[in-house]
Amino acid sequence: RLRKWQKRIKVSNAAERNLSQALQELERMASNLSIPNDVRETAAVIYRKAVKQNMIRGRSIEGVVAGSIYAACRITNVPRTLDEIASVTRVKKKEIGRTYRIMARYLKLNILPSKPDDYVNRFCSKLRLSMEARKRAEEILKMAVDNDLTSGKGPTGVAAAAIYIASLITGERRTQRAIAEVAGVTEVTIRNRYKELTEKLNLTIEE
Amino acid sequence: MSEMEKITIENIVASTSLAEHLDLSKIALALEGSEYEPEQFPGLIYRLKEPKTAVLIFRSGKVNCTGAKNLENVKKTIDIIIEKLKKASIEVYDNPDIIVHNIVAVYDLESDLNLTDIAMSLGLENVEYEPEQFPGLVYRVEEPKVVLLLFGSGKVVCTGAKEESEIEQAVIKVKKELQKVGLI
DNA sequence: GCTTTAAAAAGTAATGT
DNA sequence: ACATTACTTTCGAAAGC
Repeated sequence: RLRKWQKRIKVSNAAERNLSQALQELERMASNLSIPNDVRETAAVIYRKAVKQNMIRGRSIEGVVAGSIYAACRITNVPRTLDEIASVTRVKKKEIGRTYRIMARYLKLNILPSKPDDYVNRFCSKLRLSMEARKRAEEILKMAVDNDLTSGKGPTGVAAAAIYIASLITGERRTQRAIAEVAGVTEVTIRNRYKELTEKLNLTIEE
Repeated sequence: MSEMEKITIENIVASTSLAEHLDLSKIALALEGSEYEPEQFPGLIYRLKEPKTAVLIFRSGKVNCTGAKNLENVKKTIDIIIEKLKKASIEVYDNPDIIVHNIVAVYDLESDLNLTDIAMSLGLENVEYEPEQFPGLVYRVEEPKVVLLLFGSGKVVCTGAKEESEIEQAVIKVKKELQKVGLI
């Protein structure tokens, strides 16, 4: 009987230790990514749900924390890329993506697929582009979605191309290299999306 | 059998048993070009050029065959392995039962798909669509129990089926579900 | 869970000329 | 700027770590 109590206390201690450790990790990663408090709280709620469902078995605390942050960013419609999340952890991007997908299903998070315009504000801020440029980029993206030009394409690549076009239109030109850097895609991808958007939407860079 | 002809089988995974025990080191010498590195993987790897398949042979006598596009080639592959082992004075069974475990096939819905709309219509609980990670939408069908990968082009990959009929059932099923919600 | 095999889909990435 | 190769996802069996 005494043994049983000791065991319960031990398990409880271990669980508490792991939880506080996880929440510290969450704060560290979130700080490095400049993630706002409400999103951190959402991530913490998701992490606790994962713990309650015994989802840490066979997975690392760090991986689940990373997945929770990725999910929280998606839920609040301000997605970070897997590369960004991976940059503040030792967990590989592939593993974070796998963990996130398992959490989304198992915890029934019902998260909608990310869209290109979810990235516009963040990318444009990093590029120090005007509100006018952001507005232009969003207009282009609406046209792209309405014309079914985004199925299967990476949202960040499509967003990057739209921002590139918008920067040309407003005369605040940013190089493909600079945009590729903040969007985490290659210049080749921006060129491919740029070609498709300008051709299929008949966009002209005058005005 | 209406959709069957439009389904292209790309790969079949099957297994059989050729003996109670096999000496893989001996077989490695008998089969030219085979790879056997027990430290890396317990099975011996052997590739055939015709039919173009790959075989994994284990010391338990179990054998896996992958890469065949039809059942005839699976049988042909196993028969070739049996003949080669016999010529090397290695005793093996004659007509072992072959079990198909997985069939991978491609089908074409011949219509562009809006994967985001499909994800919401089929239900986010039943579907996985993460364009940042993979361009295809993953749809786990429960009956028949197979997995479909839907692409924006309308091409569909089916995997997990053990019989060709399951592929046809699954394909007809998604087609009807997509027609019902007007996304095809 | 991982390791190895084969194969398709379409997008993106890394190298090479 | 192109092309080629490679990797992402799904599936299953095998024996062993």
